[in-house]
Amino acid sequence: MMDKHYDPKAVEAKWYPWWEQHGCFHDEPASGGSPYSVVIPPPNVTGILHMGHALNETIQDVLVRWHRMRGDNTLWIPGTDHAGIATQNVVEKALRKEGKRRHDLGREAFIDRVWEWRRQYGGTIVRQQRCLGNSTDWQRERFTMDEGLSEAVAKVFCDLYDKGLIYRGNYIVNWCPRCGTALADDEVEHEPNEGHLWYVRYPVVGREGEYVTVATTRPETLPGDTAVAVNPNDPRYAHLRGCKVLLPLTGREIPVVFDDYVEKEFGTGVVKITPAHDANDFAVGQRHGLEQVNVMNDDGTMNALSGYEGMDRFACREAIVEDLKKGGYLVKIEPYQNQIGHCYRCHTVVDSRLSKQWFVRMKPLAKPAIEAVRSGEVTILPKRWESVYFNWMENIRDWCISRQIWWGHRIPVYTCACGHEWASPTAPETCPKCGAGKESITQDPDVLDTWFSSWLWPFSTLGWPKKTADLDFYYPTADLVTGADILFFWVARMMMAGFEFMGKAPFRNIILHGIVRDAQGRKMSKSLGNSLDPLEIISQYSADALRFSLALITSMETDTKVDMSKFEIGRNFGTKLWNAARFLQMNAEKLDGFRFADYAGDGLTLDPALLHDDDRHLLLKADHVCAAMNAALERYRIQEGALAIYDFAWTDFCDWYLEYAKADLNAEDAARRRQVLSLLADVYGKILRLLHPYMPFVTEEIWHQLGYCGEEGTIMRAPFPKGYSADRKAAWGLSEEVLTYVETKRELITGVRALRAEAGLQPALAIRLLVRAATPELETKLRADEASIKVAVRAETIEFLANDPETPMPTKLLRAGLIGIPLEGLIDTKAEAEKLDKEITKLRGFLKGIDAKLSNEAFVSKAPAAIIQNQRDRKVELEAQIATLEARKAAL
RNA sequence: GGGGGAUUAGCUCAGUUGGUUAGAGCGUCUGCUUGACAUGCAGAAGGUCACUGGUUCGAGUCCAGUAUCUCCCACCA
Repeated sequence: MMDKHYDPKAVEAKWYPWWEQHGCFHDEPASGGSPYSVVIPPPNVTGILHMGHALNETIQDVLVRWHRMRGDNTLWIPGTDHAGIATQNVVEKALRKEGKRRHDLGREAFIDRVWEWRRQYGGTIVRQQRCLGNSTDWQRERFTMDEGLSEAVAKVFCDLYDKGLIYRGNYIVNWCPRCGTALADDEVEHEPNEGHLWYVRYPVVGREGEYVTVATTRPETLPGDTAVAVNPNDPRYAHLRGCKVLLPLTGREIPVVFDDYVEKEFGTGVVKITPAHDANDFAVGQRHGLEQVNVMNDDGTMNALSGYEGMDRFACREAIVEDLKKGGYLVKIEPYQNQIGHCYRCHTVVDSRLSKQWFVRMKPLAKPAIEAVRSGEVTILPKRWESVYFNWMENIRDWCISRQIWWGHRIPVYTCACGHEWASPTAPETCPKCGAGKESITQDPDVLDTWFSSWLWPFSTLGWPKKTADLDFYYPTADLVTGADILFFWVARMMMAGFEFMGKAPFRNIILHGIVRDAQGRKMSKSLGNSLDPLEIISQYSADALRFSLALITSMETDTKVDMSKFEIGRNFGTKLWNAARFLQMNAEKLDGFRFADYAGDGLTLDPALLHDDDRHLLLKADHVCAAMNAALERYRIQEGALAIYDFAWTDFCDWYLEYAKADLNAEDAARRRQVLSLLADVYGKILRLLHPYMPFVTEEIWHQLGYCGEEGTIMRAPFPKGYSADRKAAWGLSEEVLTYVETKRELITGVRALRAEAGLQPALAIRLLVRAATPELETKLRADEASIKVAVRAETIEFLANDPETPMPTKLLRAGLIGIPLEGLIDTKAEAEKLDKEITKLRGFLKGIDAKLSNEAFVSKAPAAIIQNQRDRKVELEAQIATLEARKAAL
């Protein structure tokens, strides 16, 4: 017998290892079925599970489990990303506790240390992912620094290098002084900053008493100025052509240059030009052949050229402002809001600085990736992201891929003492040009951006550059599910890599979902302390609850706001299912030889002679929900699917049908009993299978507990329900009329219950129910259903009357007709009359609206016939209802 | 500066190609320890679908504008 209470902790701890050990997550190219493959967005190896993962992986697992149950040959590849800067930061932090820095260890020892860290702690997130229930194929788990993936990285680099798509150059890059490395443009986060504009006078050389005033937000870069610039069409400064100005504090003379880049309206119309510390200034410098003076060190302190050597850049800013003031150069200070860039890893303010780095030429790579989305070969959902994608791709800039850190794929470029430089996937023994040996060859010290390995993920994980059976069978992958926040970092680059190296798009569909926010709609972050921990939710509510609740509240179009109480939805639903299962089990035990295993597939047989309309209604709704789930998932409408099964299982199955079935399950008629139970077993089995992608644990547990499968079976590989065949639906008499009738009947039951509640009748009190059915046909049907109605509304008798009841009593007008409950003694005629008046007024309002439409010639001539007929029918119905109510009122 | 999104019940959100009386969960109120389930059951209250205009026989749904809130991109020092 099933336990009274469901214990998700024990159940989840049991099934996950069982699935893994039984190879339930594993298919082979030869396993049969058409391929359905997905790669997980690899979390950082330093990461811990957060709500973003929970949402992202729930969506994927729903899709993956659904496809697997549909018989597809399914592969979901898990793995982690070596996360260069993040991981190096973690290990450096640990080292600092020992009072050491990475340079104290040296490169090799440090890298060993990182690997050691990875062995010890790098498994955290993949262990946590298992708690979610992800059906990822752990036999194929990958890490971006694995041998195979590293080989892919080296090959890709060399190919691009040899094609001339990788180049090295001196450009302005984003420099994080804390991490000591260059960052790509999209690794910089811009945030509004309450800063200042300092207005500084630069004396014009050779014109005593004449100045130009520049406005700057970064006075500390002043020692690096090599010009001031004005707009060529600015009459205020036209006379300065050919002039020089004196750079304050330094005594250096720098030219005035004329460049369109300068906005006349901004500040004073004069800009200081610091080509080594600003991208725009760099460009201006290029155009005018200006000197580039870098005034800072790698760690954000000032260097010897600045004249403030060793001073921190922000301290230097103050010092320079102070010195400018003293020297009489400072004109004024204005508060000024601008955007300043921060390192996405450590949030340090980044410096723009001149630096020699490796870049990938992106324009040629972008072309096929743009074309594929434009042609529909690859679709992006929601569709609106397409324009964002195009916009970025069409204005793509070269990708700075070198990082001045140690943890990562070392750049495979070698230089010989002879001056020859080349790229090689393996460490060369000799120089291909002069033949010199290893001792003359040096490798580039930098490593590659982490994304330079993750952009290969969809095929490197399948074995590329080796030609493997996996690669052949599972590439291209089917769906890529990720947050829109890494559309550029990752998705767009994977598209480019897919075309460049595989000649094919890496996936057919890109599914972008929103991010998880807190109850106030704020991003979850460590600093705000508003993060919810998925593991805490799992421990409190279960993984199924986490998954189902997320699925139910997440729309693909928008971000998702969550708080702990949201997970009660999933927990309660799990409990509901559990209790329904207990009910079925209790009843099955009373029937000899009843086996749920007979209902694990689509083999239900029924004797139509024993079927009731409520049975047919349930079967119809079950059929609908099967179709709805498949349709929803085909369109990636995860939420819609969750809602459909939730509503069906709870409302149709439990609230209505189980209650209805109780009478028959306790009745004498053994054949009927058996049929009702088989129907319940069939539909409940469908519910479990439909729900399994969302709630894998509880569905598997019940599947076994009820005995839908043997000990070695699993719901994971049970067929996903498609609904009943047309033949059977016809044989069982499933029709829209049945649907309408049962709904009418239910409205009647609800109506009676409402009447009872309004009249304040004790629940235990059995009533006399009067029904004047809307049509004779309906009356016949209701008479046949009398027993079940009596139970549902606790009526002792039901009297079907041809005429309106004359006695004053609470009544209600429904689709089914007029109902009333005669009460001994008191009836508040005044309240009853008011209720009737209110109802009549409401109906007249509707009638007026319909009359207006029907007398509108435009409506009658232009609206479709069905709509018009509908309105006519409705009018007749309304008129009859109003007449009935008025008769009631008169009788009071 | 450019682009996107949101605005529907007290709260969080559904609402497919325009078509009867706009739905759900939570919360609120009322009554129920009824033989699966109080993590529950039955019932109720609660909405001028942000605003203005337009298209249409008909608009929560399509179009334009306004307001508020958001996100992304961007080199005005």
